[in-house]
Amino acid sequence: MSVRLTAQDAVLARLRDDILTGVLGPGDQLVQEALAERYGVSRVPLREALKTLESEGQLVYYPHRGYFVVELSVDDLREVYQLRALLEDAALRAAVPALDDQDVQHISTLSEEIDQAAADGDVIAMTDANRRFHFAMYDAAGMPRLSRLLRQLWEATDAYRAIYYQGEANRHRVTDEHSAMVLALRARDIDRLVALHDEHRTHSVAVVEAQLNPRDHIPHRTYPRENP
Amino acid sequence: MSVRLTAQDAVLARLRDDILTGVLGPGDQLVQEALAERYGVSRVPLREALKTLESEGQLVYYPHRGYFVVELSVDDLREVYQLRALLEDAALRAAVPALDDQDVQHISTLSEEIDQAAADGDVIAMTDANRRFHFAMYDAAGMPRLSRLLRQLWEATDAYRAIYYQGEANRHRVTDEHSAMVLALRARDIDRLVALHDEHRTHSVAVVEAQLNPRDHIPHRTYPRENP
DNA sequence: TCGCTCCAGATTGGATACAATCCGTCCATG
DNA sequence: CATGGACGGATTGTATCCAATCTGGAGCGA
Repeated sequence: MSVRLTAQDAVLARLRDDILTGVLGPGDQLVQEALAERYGVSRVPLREALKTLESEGQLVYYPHRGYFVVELSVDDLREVYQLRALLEDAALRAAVPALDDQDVQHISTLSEEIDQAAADGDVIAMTDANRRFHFAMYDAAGMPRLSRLLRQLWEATDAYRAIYYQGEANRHRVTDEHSAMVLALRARDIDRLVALHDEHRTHSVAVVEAQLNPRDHIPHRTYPRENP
Repeated sequence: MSVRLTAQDAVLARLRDDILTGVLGPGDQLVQEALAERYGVSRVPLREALKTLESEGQLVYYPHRGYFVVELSVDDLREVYQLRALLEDAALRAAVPALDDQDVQHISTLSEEIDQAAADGDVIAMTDANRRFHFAMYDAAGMPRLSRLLRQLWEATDAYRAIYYQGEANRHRVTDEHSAMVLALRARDIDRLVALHDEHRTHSVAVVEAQLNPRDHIPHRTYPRENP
């Protein structure tokens, strides 16, 4: 019975958290020896976790120089959200007809979980609940590959999402927008749901974009050069 | 100057070839010791390459049991092509206005490369040229994330594409369809290009789908069980 | 025959050790 | 003062070794 996680999976989870919370910020080099010690493992499983994050697009890798947390340009960010719009719309339109009342109820419960985490001020829990809320809808489309692509796109901006839930105003708007979406779901109003969802996404990209420019982040070691 | 490839990159390339050519077929377990010896490296860089292929969706991984070449169901295959349709249409529509005459000429040249490889009967070269032809168009959209997602979707079915180019009839149709697409490109007729491209994709999925069912493949060791 | 437990071999997971490469610095040279 | 080249520490890349886990079959009993 494999209740015991492998070291690489444990490390992967911790890396995701550290990127999400900003412990590892955009541009930072991930020095393997230091990280391995920090997580209490050797470099071998760490490197496999890094490789996973690289192919998800959260890290960039330069042979013989190492892994760095990606630095998104404004263009990158807009592209990610443009692709999300395309794919999330498709997912929702496929999902809604497949949802029964119990599914909708479950999604509603997840929405309340977010509010609870928000009240507790637990940013990690909130991000996590938020993701479960949205993916409960996307996954209902019954298209696992689509869900997978959407997870990647979401994770690609994790490094910049940390600050989003700090603001009180943002948290309230999120709550309201989610409630409206649940109502549209109950009514099985696909067009309205998609419209609300698009608006919701647009709000969040605006906030993240504002965070993007005025950064004077000091990298851990060196900025990666262009491909030599 | 890093002309020298790292072992993991070399192994990754060889793994892709072996999957593409069917040396490693759907359902096969990738026994690390054997593969490492085959490629002349140790298991460490091999495992990193395997991890990359796993997160691209070409392999599945069960902790303590190993990596297996994915076995696509008909539903999986249809989903991949449905997603490709969505994303490729978007890519083409963004790309065409950005193409100048020189770009179109380049794409036309790539089309001839495919024909040349087909004449030589070199399946690997043909697949490679075909991919460069299509991605010359997709990449022109100037959306690197989109290109990346499309690469993943293409690679996801590599294990089943090997047989496609064996048939003489398929090869001729591919040539004709590509020529028609180049003509539409020269005329900057976006709608026509997208339509031709959709048709082209539909043909190929039909052929692959036919390959999918009547399989009596003998796996290398054991079929992976469902998630325990 | 069927189902169960336990053991041995096979295979994967991870730690350590060492080799290859990179990068900043110092110094010589023009 | 600028430039280039060589050295050394830091970091990454890979091989080897051992531990942990799984698989399949032998043996046994119902």
